Amino acid sequence: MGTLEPMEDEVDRLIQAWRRERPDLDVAPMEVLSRVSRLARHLDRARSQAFDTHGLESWEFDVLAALRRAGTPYQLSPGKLLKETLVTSGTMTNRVDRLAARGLVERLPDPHDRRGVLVQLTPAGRDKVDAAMADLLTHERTLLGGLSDGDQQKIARVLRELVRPFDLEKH
Amino acid sequence: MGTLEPMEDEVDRLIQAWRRERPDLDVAPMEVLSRVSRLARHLDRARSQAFDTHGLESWEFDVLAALRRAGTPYQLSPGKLLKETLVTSGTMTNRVDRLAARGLVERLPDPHDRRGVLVQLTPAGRDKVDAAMADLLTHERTLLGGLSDGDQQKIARVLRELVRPFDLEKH
DNA sequence: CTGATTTATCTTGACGTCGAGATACTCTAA
DNA sequence: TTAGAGTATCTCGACGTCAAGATAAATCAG
Repeated sequence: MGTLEPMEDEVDRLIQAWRRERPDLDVAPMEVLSRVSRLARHLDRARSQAFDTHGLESWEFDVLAALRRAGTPYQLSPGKLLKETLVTSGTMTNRVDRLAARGLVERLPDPHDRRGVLVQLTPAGRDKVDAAMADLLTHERTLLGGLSDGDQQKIARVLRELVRPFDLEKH
Repeated sequence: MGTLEPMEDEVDRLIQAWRRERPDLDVAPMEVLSRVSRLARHLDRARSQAFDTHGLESWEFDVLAALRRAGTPYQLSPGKLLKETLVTSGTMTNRVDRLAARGLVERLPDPHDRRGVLVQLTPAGRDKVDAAMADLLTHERTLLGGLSDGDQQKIARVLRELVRPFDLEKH
């Protein structure tokens, strides 16, 4: 019955250590969730590297990408932006300040609400985010290279199920 | 052939927007990797909440857990600790300072290397991390509740494959 | 032994984020 | 019309992290 055992990774080491120290605990959830956390960490680093080429920081890309996704005229309020990027309002003010200083976005007064502001992508900002996005996807395709299409779909479905409760709770 | 379509999540929205704006790009990698990143973010928040009960911050748990996993006498050098927790040396100095101030760890001189230090869990630190770990796992089991054992094993295997290249590259 | 290199830890300053609160404007309903 | 509640954005101080550099001790080559 030769089950082909996959090679060990750091999480296997981690789990082994916990089982030794706390045999009373069921550490099975770590098999999935610790790997998700660690992989996300590595992905962040990889993203940063990919963006380096374009002189972009990850946080800059996050904002520019949200504007780019919105479609012409590439405008969103700071409020919408912080919902898209999951940061607080103070953070977004700061981000927009710096992106504007770099000439990648502009702040325009909202014509319909004098409290409001619209953040708009400049042509330079659009070019940067388009180039960075293409590179990011190329790089990510490499990372997924080893996975069959079937496995990718399977894991995407499972991850969707895991994320959904969180997406729902914030209403 | 009634394929049961899973409900949409935020990443589906994201992907749809990119396909509309950039039909020239193959955004399939996001199906997996964006979900990994977002799930990890949500997991971080959930972890923080679970630790709140014990008056612990996530970063505190990370250090205490590394020491706890090491087994009696629950000692590790700052160097080993920063390899375990993936932070820089300055960060670890700061963390140990604050944990020592709270009485959860102690700094001892390394008897074999006068440059060195050993960070040791106090009994109070051990109690805290043991209680927090048990709660964390209970909570994580809930999050995974909807998944069959088979799905959990499948996804764990796939994630291990995705993480391995990163685990290897840092030698 | 001696000088050069490496290793282990700590120090410092800059940075990005958060959370609480301030300010200005809009909306609702009496 | 107006008081009060709600909303949009910005300000500010505290915090944790990082990167670069400082210090001190160990190790290695000659």
